[in-house]
Amino acid sequence: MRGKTNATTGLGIEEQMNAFRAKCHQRSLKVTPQRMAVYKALLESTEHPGAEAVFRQLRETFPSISLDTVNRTLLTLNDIGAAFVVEGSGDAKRFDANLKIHQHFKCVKCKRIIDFHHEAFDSIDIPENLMARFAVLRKTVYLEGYCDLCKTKQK
Amino acid sequence: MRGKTNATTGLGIEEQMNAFRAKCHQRSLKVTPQRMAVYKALLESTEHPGAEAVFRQLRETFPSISLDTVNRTLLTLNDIGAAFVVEGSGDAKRFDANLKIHQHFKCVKCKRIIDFHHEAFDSIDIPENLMARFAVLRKTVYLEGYCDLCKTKQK
DNA sequence: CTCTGTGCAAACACTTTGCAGCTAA
DNA sequence: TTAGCTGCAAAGTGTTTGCACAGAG
Repeated sequence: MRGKTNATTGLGIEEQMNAFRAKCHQRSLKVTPQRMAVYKALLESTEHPGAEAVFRQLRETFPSISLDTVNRTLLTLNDIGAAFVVEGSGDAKRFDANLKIHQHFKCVKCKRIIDFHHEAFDSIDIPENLMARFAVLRKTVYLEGYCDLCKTKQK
Repeated sequence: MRGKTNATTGLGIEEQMNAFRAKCHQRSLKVTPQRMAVYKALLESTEHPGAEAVFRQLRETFPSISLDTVNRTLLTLNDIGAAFVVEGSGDAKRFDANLKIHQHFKCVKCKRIIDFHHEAFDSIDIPENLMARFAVLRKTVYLEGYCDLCKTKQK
């Protein structure tokens, strides 16, 4: 357990920052103080923060940063695969009156949500330590990708 | 296969409407034409529509209905358990820089998202017919409920 | 008759876009 | 030097709230 080790990857923050720097160079994205600060803040957080939260936190040590930059940077991180948008968050509310157990596949391109049903997914077991800790109301298997209509012409 | 049978429940639309009417009475919610129309529209849709979409569709046969009513009604449906908000959608975008495989539990009350990791969930198999039809980029098990802090004082 | 539900308008929260000046490479 | 980045301001999208009237019970 040498230095600051991140439970999520086993890598220290420094190593992750370096990897990120490399990734930026690769894609010819500039290594700006703002970009580094946003990434670092996200790495250090375990709360799955939104733009606003990252902004507020960052502002303390980097008063000149703007919310727009944070927003844009987070989207960039998502684009290059250095982070991702937590499933389902972000778009408008959508509703479902189908109360039977089923699962959802969401197309990242056209945003369609397609129901499917796979018996094996109905019966997945929630581990005991979670059952003890939380009151679980719903469990779903959630898939994302390109749907049949979008997958040919991807991106 | 008598009459209009809904693939999701095996019940006809009429029966579901009746069940809904009963549920309204139970909770002393008024059975208004708008409320019935919204519920029916949602029942008949397989697209997991948002408020806007339900509104547009409804407007054709019910020109005086307002978007606010649709919005409020959909939330009511969610409250009484006649429908639900598709997982996670609706709030602001949230980000995660943890690239290791893991799963999320979201507290419906305080909105915290808590990472957990359960080996069995990493290896769930996507059925072949889905693999053939879609290009799956991400698969997750997503849990919702009350977290340890909220579950005591629920509601 | 009463009290909830509806429609309208305004307020909000979050995100996106256009642009001029700044800065990493 | 120059392409990409940042900060600001404005516009856009989706949701929520307050209020007066209408209509279900």
